[in-house]
Amino acid sequence: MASKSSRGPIDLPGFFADLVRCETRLYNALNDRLRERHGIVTSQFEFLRFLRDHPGSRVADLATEFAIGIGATSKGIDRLQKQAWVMRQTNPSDRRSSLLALTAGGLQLVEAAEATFTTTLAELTAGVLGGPSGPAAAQIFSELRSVLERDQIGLPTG
Amino acid sequence: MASKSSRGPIDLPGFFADLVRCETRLYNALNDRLRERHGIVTSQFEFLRFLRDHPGSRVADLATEFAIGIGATSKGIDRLQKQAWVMRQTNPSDRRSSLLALTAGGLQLVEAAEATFTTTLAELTAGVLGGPSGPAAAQIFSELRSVLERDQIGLPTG
DNA sequence: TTAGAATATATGCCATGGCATCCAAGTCAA
DNA sequence: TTGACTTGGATGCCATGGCATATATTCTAA
Repeated sequence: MASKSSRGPIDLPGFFADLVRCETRLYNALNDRLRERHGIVTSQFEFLRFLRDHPGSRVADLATEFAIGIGATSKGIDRLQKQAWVMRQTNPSDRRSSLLALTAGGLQLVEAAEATFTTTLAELTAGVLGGPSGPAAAQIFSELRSVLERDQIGLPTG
Repeated sequence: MASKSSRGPIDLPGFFADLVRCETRLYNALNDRLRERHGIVTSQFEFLRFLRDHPGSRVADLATEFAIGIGATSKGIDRLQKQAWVMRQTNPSDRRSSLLALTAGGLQLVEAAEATFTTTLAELTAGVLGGPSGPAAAQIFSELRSVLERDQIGLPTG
């Protein structure tokens, strides 16, 4: 479990293992709740939330945000569109791409799902992340994310 | 990017987003390196490392450790066995299960891959995680992992 | 203007994981 | 012992993502 309250440099592989294990379990648990209550999974909630907060985004913008492939993003939007939660509108200034936006139903869904998401996450983590070191950890991941995005680390090909 | 150096309670959804984005990009980047240098991906490295450190584990033990399904684990072991990196030995005390262990080739591979893994991770994160808040973050995820495992949060069905 | 390069994304094939199901083996009562 | 139940894991079907490719636009330079 890579605990050891060491001084000195971090055990990076151990930290990474803990991180991935936490992320996997939280993601699974959030999937269960969101599926049960709203019929979507976490990745779909994240797409919908991003489109709510960035209307008019293109497929490539989502792909960059989530560090997944363009093809996968296109297919993900297909599925949301099939449920009438998202609309593709031809981009008037570049007809190769579409501008994406939520429908009224999509907006309603994301608002409801966000409540579930936030509540569930708080239930699962508040005991630990609510502690005194929480803000430091949040700050670290915010910085790490900025660095990884700046250097374009870990972007898939397609 | 959910930065905001706030006092007060954490913005949990923002923190979670940063976390997942970091994990995705690090995992992708590690995949690239490990594939290029050793012909495996990160999930396979993690299987091999776990078996090196826990020889005699069963399929179910791996599934629990990684919070993935039994079926997926079984198939993952199939693939490693096909490459002659892992052996299944019938469990003498319960013939429904097998005891898993690395072959000599598997051990050699995991040692080499571990060097790549550790180095790459350090390259990608040391600037941020090497800072003063690094140990606090490591401690938090170690604790969170313990809690999630204790409460069996986010274990898939199969 | 127009041929060639570049760009945005849609689509097809393959690999992998979840979940349901199946089978072998172990456990427990009666 | 034996029949019901449980457990470990292998397998099949489906959904999703990566990567390669195809197609439609747009851009660029002669």
